[in-house]
Amino acid sequence: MTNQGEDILKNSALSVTASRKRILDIFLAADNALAHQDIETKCAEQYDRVTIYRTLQTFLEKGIIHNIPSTDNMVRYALCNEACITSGHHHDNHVHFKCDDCGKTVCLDDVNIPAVNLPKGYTMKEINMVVNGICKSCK
Amino acid sequence: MTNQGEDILKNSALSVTASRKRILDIFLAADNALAHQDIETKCAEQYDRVTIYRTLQTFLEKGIIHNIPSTDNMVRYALCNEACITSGHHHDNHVHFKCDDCGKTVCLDDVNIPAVNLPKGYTMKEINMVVNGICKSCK
DNA sequence: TTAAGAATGCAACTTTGTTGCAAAAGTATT
DNA sequence: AATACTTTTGCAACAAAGTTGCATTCTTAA
Ligand SMILES: [Mn+2]
Ligand SMILES: [Mn+2]
Ligand SMILES: [Zn+2]
Ligand SMILES: [Zn+2]
Repeated sequence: MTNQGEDILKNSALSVTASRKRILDIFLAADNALAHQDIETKCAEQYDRVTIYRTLQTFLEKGIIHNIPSTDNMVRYALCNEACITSGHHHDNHVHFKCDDCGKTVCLDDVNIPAVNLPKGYTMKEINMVVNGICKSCK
Repeated sequence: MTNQGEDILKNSALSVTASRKRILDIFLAADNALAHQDIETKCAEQYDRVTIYRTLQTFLEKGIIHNIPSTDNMVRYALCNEACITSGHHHDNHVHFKCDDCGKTVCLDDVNIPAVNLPKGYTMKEINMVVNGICKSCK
């Protein structure tokens, strides 16, 4: 009987602590991307706000989670797939969707970001695509 | 001798005030997208922080500026083209580029966001694409 | 078991964003 | 040009978000 969160931490060469396991479990149980605030709501009585900030930062750097840009000053985070975790850097080239109705942001893992041609002189490192609209639960 | 900012305000049925003209001038003079903070730096001694927040909000609603999502909790704003201003809603379907070196975010007005197919049940309202990398000034 | 290193909690602080309200400025009308 | 009406602004007070240093606690590996 092995714990999925614990495995992820070990594979990323991170020490296994209660707060990290808890935060990973929250992500593993979530069906949508989470803002710092969401996580705080779920475990503020257990763990300090600062710890949550630092944990998210660590997870980002290790390729355990990726962040999703937004115009509402609420960066959201979602678990990466195996490829990011094992390679230690990000391969998240899928589209994200934010529902204007329920407010949830989800990874559309099967929808790849289409290629785009930049003007001469620009070099692409990362690309993000976020679509707003109505999700399938809200339509 | 007519003032460009003043024209924009009148066309948007906004009253012409000193702070609005000043903030529009800042945008008109800028070659990159601006965060609230950038604007505050340029005119905090003249105008109150709250006024800047409210002005940006008003400009957004009127289709004078559009906002650009980010993962750094610094939403940036840029002037819209004529189409948004005259129609009163947004038609900004161009790609944005944020340089990892100089930190500047720019509108790539000539680069259209490519079409993307969403899974069944999702309806698209808006779409945003932000590319990170090295800009032509920094390469 | 222990020693070294890493992570956490706490406090204090800075920055960012919001709200209500009175004063000031802008607009339309006479 | 003066007026009345409406909108915008500045200020104050506040709430929320994010950062930093440091002492304590926890993890890990020897
Ligand atoms: Mn994702
Ligand atoms: Mn733009
Ligand atoms: Zn929804
Ligand atoms: Zn650059």
